[in-house]
Amino acid sequence: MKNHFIDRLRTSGLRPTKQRVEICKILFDRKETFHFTIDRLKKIIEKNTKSKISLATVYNTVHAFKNNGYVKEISLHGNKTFFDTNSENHHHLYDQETGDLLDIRNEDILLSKVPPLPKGKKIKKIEITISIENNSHNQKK
Amino acid sequence: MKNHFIDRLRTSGLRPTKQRVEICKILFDRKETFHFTIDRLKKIIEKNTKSKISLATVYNTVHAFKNNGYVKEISLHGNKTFFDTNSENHHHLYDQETGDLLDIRNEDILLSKVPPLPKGKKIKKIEITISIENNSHNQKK
DNA sequence: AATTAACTTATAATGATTCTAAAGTAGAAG
DNA sequence: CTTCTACTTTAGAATCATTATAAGTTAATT
Ligand SMILES: [Mn+2]
Ligand SMILES: [Mn+2]
Ligand SMILES: [Zn+2]
Ligand SMILES: [Zn+2]
Repeated sequence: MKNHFIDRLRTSGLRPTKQRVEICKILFDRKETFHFTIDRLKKIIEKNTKSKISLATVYNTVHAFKNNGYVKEISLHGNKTFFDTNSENHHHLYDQETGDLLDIRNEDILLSKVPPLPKGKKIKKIEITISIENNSHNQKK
Repeated sequence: MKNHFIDRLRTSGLRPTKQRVEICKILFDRKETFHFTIDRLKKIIEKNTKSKISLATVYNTVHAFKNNGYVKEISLHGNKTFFDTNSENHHHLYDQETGDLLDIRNEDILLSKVPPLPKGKKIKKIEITISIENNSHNQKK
């Protein structure tokens, strides 16, 4: 239900405006993780509502959610920033050819040895990206 | 010796000009991996040679080396692109506070389980980034 | 309804990267 | 050594993502 969204907005210090609730619907009203760029999110909103939304509002809202842990930024090559509605620590399969980005389930990956850390430092976050491509690439003849 | 550079330039399809040889000296005339951004590389060259180099030349040359496998691009959050003179498949320790980026030796890390891949796909590359921070962060009271 | 801080928006500014086109140079050929 | 030409360098413009600005709009409180 919609109160769910309002909570996320309120705890992020944001008033539930029409625009923000639309953003929430796209981001959080789904079962699966959603991986997105700002500009794709903007397009989806405008298609859904048949009206314009300001780019600044999309940036501001997504950043507020990021700062409050409801979305996270993903490190990938390429010009635009990708965000992820799964803000848990998790990893990705990335297909550069198609642009597909899939969550890896925690039970499907295991990092069993980590390097020694510099004195006085501790691990903050681990990000693993497995890039994939078609079997047909660089095939032996 | 310098012939080493010339080879890398030639096999990248580039004439060994004064500017390109300078870039090579900075990138390849060292024992350790070098992690850099375009604009830091440009500054280093200009300090070393006490003369200007065009930004376009730096971009063009680094991209040529990237396309020929002599440097690779690293996926990190942040506005600028990082490159790496270690073009082998390897992983990184990253300290966002200081900007330090360290190679992880292959024997110091082990990914012992990888997820099933989509039909018809194979692994192209695996990138692991371990972000670190000071022990003092978020300490229990 | 009145008040006000928060908000949305169009637009400008910024910063990284890429493009352009004119002037300079490496290397081949004579 | 000189000429020729394709390749290269360069300054500046263009592009594109992102951030800042500031003027009008709205949510929330009284
Ligand atoms: Mn890139
Ligand atoms: Mn970022
Ligand atoms: Zn994800
Ligand atoms: Zn490295």
